[in-house]
Amino acid sequence: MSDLLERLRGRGWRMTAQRRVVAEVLDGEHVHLTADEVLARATARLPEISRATVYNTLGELVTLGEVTEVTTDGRAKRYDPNAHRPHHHLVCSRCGAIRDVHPDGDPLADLPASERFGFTVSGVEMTYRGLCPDCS
Amino acid sequence: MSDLLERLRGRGWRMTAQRRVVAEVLDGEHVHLTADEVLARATARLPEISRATVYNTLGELVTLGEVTEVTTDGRAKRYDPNAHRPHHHLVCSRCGAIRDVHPDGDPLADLPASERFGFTVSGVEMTYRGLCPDCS
DNA sequence: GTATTGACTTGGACCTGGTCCATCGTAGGA
DNA sequence: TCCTACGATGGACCAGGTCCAAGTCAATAC
Repeated sequence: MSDLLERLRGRGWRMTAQRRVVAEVLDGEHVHLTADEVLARATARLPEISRATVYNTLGELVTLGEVTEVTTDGRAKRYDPNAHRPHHHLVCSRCGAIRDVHPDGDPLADLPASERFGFTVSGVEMTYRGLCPDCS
Repeated sequence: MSDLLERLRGRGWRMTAQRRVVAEVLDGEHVHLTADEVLARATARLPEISRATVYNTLGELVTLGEVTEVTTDGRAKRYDPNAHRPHHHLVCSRCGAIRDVHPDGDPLADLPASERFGFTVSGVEMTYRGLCPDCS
């Protein structure tokens, strides 16, 4: 994720300890943390970081397209740093575990014009539901 | 939706004025109301109905499989009475308008075993995003 | 190296959506 | 018509998130 820090700097982002820590916490594959989890992990590294800053920073990362928001349960939003590789999600209905998945085909092409109702369709999110190995 | 009332009675549901009003408010196609909107419309017909009752009743309808919960924006859940005809949703990114849509193909079949990570996959939700005619 | 300044951070108040619970009311069976 | 268990009520409470005035500091200019 150090290339993320580079990209952000290149965009004129003012680099602060808080922002660096939030970006570092989001590093990795299959990371889908809630804002509170990000706060907890960030606090472990930088105890005086505030909740508002975590929310601000996450919001900026989303606006910049570096991170996507995922809502799988109507409760806390989750933040997915894997924004440059399009993918969908597979969620365990029991324990909430989340995996990134890459289905075959192009779901956008599967929506015929007659089902678009004049909308300009730009994207699609798919959430597969099921039971993970531990829960089934 | 009077057949809904019949089905509920058949399942031993105790019929009260409040439950009847909530069920009636959810009648129709392309209805995607938030709990607060349901409460507002129910209050118009039955002024003394309480918020807790609306939440309770919506929860029961969901449990019974008569209504599905839809979360399109991480804010308020929406309640979709069109639960017996499987479908997905098309959402305007600007104004939040929602349409039911029926894409071609079978998205479940598009998730190969190698992308299932041992999950027992049982369903999928698709949310198409775009701009509605009024907003584009 | 220092001064400057506007962007960033802070903590606490506040908001929205939702849940819980003790108490009261009533649908529907006997 | 009476009884009673199930349902309704409203107000407290909770989680997740946003807002704001005041203080802090990264980056630029010198």
